[in-house]
Amino acid sequence: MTFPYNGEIKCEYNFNLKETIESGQTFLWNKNSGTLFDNTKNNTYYSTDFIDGNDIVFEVKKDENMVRWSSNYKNADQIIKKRLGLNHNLEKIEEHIIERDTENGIMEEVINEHNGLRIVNEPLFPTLISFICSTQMRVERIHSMINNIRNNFGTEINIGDDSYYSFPTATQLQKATTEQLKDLKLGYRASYVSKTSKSYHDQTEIVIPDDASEARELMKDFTGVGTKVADCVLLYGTERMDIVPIDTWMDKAIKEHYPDLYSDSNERMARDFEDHFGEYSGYAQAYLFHHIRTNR
DNA sequence: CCCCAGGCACCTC
DNA sequence: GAGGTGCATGGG
Repeated sequence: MTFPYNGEIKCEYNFNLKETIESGQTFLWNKNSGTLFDNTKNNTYYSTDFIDGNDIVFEVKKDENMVRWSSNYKNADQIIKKRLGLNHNLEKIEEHIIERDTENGIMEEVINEHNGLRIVNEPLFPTLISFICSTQMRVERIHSMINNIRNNFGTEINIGDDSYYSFPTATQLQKATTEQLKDLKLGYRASYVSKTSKSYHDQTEIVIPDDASEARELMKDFTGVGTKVADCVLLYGTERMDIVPIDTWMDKAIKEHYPDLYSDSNERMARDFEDHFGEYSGYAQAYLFHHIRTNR
């Protein structure tokens, strides 16, 4: 325990830390596996954030119905609660989704199957860059691209003998050249990340409109952001729960389980799914996505 | 060798 | 606005 601050967060309802972090919603956490001689870090996850001009780092572990945390930031519990969806009233959300399910729908089944999976609320810029990198790429590999960016352009944070790297701010990342980013195995996404970092840095303040379609248009102004990436950034990076990103997995899932909502147009399918499940449709998407991705 | 991965930019029409 | 292509990289 080399972190100066520790604490615990009581989970008011179901919470599955592993599925929340590892289900492809976020690529901003890393897992500690522990060693034969030091098992204290086994199954802990850590991430970083940029709060009031400071780089902070925190480590979390699930223990019974508690989340235990350690950090170099005193009020890390508030950040962790927000980022892992622990502020959400999941019981109410589940009821809401099941009530609205179709006759042959599988919402109750997939909610039970992935009990405690929550929608994350990650910081905007890292989420934007993560999902620009996510196109035509397997979930597992997106993680390594993000860690490459972190380790090469982030700030080193030293806690005792351990060192962590923060995800770079737009100001830090806009200094990276396309060639440098290509060396991090970003492929054709390197130029998108470069352009978006520069334009994000150039904006003094980013205000996300409440209206979903206006918010989408704002996100799509960034290079490398189309319909699907915009929807992911809004759902996982702006504290919304009413957005439904459609990718190849969701396409498959809706075709199979919600044929009445199916369309050849992803744009139309997303809006129809959102209209059907309402204000928590992003959650309906999360359970369905995870179900179809893990059952193959 | 081929195909595909949480798609997008760019180009035609 | 609908419909095609090229795109980096690694794994099956």
